[in-house]
Amino acid sequence: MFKEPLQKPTASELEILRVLWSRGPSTVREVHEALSEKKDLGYTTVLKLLQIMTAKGTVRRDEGQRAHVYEACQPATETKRQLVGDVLQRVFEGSASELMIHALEGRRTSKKELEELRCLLDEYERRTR
Amino acid sequence: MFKEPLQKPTASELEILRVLWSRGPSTVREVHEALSEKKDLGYTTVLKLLQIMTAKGTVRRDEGQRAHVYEACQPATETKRQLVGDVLQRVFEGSASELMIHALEGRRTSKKELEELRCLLDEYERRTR
DNA sequence: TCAGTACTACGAAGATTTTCGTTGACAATA
DNA sequence: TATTGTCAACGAAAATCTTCGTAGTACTGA
Repeated sequence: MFKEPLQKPTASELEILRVLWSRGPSTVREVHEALSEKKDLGYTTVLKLLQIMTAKGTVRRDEGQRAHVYEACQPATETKRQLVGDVLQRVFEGSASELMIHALEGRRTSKKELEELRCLLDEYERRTR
Repeated sequence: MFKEPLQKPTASELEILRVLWSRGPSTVREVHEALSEKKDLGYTTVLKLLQIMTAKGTVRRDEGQRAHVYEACQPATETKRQLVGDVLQRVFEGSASELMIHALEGRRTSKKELEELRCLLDEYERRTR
């Protein structure tokens, strides 16, 4: 019997994960400070969230120091894949093209980004041939 | 003062919207039957959801007949754009390429779909030049 | 040693979402 | 007309998610 890490993070959990992804292993204080830049959250709110995420197996923590150090269990890529996969299914019935259309429509996309997207396709095609 | 239609649908609301998008204007019974194929939901659950969505302005209804007929207020495209835009921001900091990478990674993408994606980019580029 | 500070643990209130049961209106029909 | 079936309205339980207050513990410097 083992914990499945297959549930998608909630909105707040994702915000925390993003901090952990960019900062690497961090204490509650550090996460709280990072989040404070954007929104106004209490310290214990962040702490509680991290405790919940620990229970869920979303993050693990090192209790070696007094201030525990938290770290995401899954690599960012894995979780992002899961999140986009979820939308892909729930909204676009699995069609990547449909997803792309709506992603592009909603915004102005730079020449550079289009370039990048083309490269991606080439890359992907090369890799899976 | 007016109702903003700018809040994103919840998971269940989306399921209902999908039915309305594919069937067009429908009664509660029809929506319920469509959803029953996939999951087991009570009739009144669907009714309640539709009532809530009416209150939110997500759907409107024609009360002309005894069985009210519901219809999405926003075109599917608009809502999908909004949903993907949300993920784009919350998960990928607005980078369409990042989104694409993870969308492709999570699955096997057919030759045909890659083709389609390329067309999309051409299309988009042509249109915004 | 004592006061102050930095932390964790716990519980719980609030908000939001999801799901139904019940009731009463209305209609079709036996 | 009495019975049965269809439907909307309403309220409310249950499940999640979000947010914090309070309490207690450990460390730190005067």
